[in-house]
Amino acid sequence: MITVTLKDGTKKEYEEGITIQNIAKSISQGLGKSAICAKVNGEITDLTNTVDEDINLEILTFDTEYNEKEPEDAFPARRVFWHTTAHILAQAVKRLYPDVKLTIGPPIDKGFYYDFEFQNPFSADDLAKVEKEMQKIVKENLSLKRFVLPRNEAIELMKKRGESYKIELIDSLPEDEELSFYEQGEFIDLCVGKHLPSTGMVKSLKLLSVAGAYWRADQSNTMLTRIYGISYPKKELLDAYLNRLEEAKKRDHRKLGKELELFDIYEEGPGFPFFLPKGMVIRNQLEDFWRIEHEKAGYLEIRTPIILNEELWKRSGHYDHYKDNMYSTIIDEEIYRVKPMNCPGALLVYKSKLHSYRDLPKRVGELGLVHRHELSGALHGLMRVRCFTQDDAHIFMMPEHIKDEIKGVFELIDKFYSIFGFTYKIELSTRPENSMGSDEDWEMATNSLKEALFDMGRDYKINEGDGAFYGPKIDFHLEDSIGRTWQCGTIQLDFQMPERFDLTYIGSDNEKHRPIMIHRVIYGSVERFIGILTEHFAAAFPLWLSPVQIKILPVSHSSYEYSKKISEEFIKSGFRTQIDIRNEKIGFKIREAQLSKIPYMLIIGDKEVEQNTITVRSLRGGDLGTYSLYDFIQKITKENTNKDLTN
RNA sequence: GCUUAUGUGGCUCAGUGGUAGAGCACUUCCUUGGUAAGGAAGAGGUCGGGGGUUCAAUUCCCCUCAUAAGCUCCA
Repeated sequence: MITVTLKDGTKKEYEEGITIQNIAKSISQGLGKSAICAKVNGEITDLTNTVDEDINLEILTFDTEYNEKEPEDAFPARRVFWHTTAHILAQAVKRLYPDVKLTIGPPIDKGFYYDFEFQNPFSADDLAKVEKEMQKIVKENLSLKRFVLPRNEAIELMKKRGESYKIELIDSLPEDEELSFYEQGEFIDLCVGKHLPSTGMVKSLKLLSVAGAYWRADQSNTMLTRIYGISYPKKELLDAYLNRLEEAKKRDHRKLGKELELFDIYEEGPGFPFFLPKGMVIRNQLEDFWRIEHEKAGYLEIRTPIILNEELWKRSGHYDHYKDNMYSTIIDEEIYRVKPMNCPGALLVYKSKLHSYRDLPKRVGELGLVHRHELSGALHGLMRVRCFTQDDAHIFMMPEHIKDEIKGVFELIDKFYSIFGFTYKIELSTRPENSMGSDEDWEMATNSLKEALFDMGRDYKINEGDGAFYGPKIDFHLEDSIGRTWQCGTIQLDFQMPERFDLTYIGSDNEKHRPIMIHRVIYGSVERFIGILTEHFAAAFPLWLSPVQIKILPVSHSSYEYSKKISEEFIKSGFRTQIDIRNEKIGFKIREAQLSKIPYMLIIGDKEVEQNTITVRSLRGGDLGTYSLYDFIQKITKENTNKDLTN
């Protein structure tokens, strides 16, 4: 007999050799039925595994949640569920197109994909056919069996099946790695697992899209066909998911930006957004706020030119490392480059005079317009454009300033992001392949960032090889409406540029020393930040950002005069106010104001004229009742200046 | 840039090998109406661009541009 200790501490005895599935069934009918996999002594395990010794056991269902650091481990059972669905997908594809080659098919954050090499093009219309075949496989309720082969037999098996990519995978695995396979019906796949005991558990599935993906994520390799899908143990869950996806799409900043006339991108300028009057209000508010907060934090502001001589870009290293992304022009027969970054300009400013150690750290900000030639396929609304404004700043300092300055930037980031209720993820990006400087410099810089993160007790993920060419960086990532993350803020530590530009300061020893530099942005790109904001608020911006804050809606002709008077009062008090004197019914005017996401509507009819009051309707709260003009101005002035989001 | 889609009046979309339709928006008129669409009439498009097939192309084919999802790359 063996003893099984459950998560709640209870112990049970079983015969040796019992499967975990059977244990699950014996524990509770309901739990046993929805069991997907298990944690045996903390390790994810297939339910088909047998138990021969005493264990700690936790049965995992689709909804078992872990709050682990890596989001991909939050729902371990889902990943097992989706992984098996990926195998079902591969099996269906193999049945319909036998000469297709398998590559890899993992679960992802939401669902799964499988990459295939098709001999003939696979079109989106074929998805329905594959989906049908998958449903057949589910109905067949094939059981999944795991088996292990020695290396030579594994290669032999894959050779026989013509799976050349799998052989490549086996070859790349370390010698001592166990080669496990999962088998369901006629389908066999090289796979570490884990998997469901049978295909019948995948009650409801949907293939979502077809896309290309490079083999091993390398642009020089074959482009494979990637099929994305999602699956659930219940149809209602799938429907709910698809519903949520639809809802999220309604918050797409590209759609809202156009509908609400905030910004637009035309065919004549791919990646070059136009800001419309209402979008400009938001921009200006963000920039005003930025200036006020940065002045408080001891920053100076400069503005440097957009076009500068190519010689400068050669000196900074941008020419060598970033040439393909830079636009250029010719002035008086010399090549000039459009700036992709603001730092060289800031360096020239620093160099224009001598600096004493007493003046450091020196924080110099710039709302700098940069242009970068991004690949056409990478463009994405305001999130990824070819011309954008970075809320940049460069901090020139001595080594002993590093920690405090990083901390200071963190404080600013926290202040800015918390106002909008953003939660962010931190990544530390390390040295990329194509970079400049010595290993020692990079190590020192990377360690400084790590230490700062450690001191502040921040969790972060390491993003290998994703740093800037001149230094490592801490990135702050924000989510869009459908959960894609975009890098916004960043803090980069740079030992290279000061060297390249021979920056100096005079130390207390009266000698010249080399300063260290931080490049940092808070919004990241004002454009991208507005994109994120738009999706976050579904364009119902907080009062201080709203393009139109108050819309006055006269009920009829008889209240026009009074409405105009009220309107002037609000404008005088500094509120962005509009009046709707169209010959329309009040219901219609309310509907339009509501759809334009205007925070406050003032309904003005005979009653208000008579009593010298206003009736207020808020976007979210509906009818707020009657106010005196004075009281209401007091109320919203407070809301406006506190940047209060609670309303 | 690559893979797969898409591209019809300002917007959202229908449609067809014989030179186009709806709703909203727009203009004019009627309606003066109290918390999410009052009514009527009218104007507006050489169907992304170029080429080809055809007696005839918005519809079929090729090229190109833009957009979307994903890959690669990045703020």
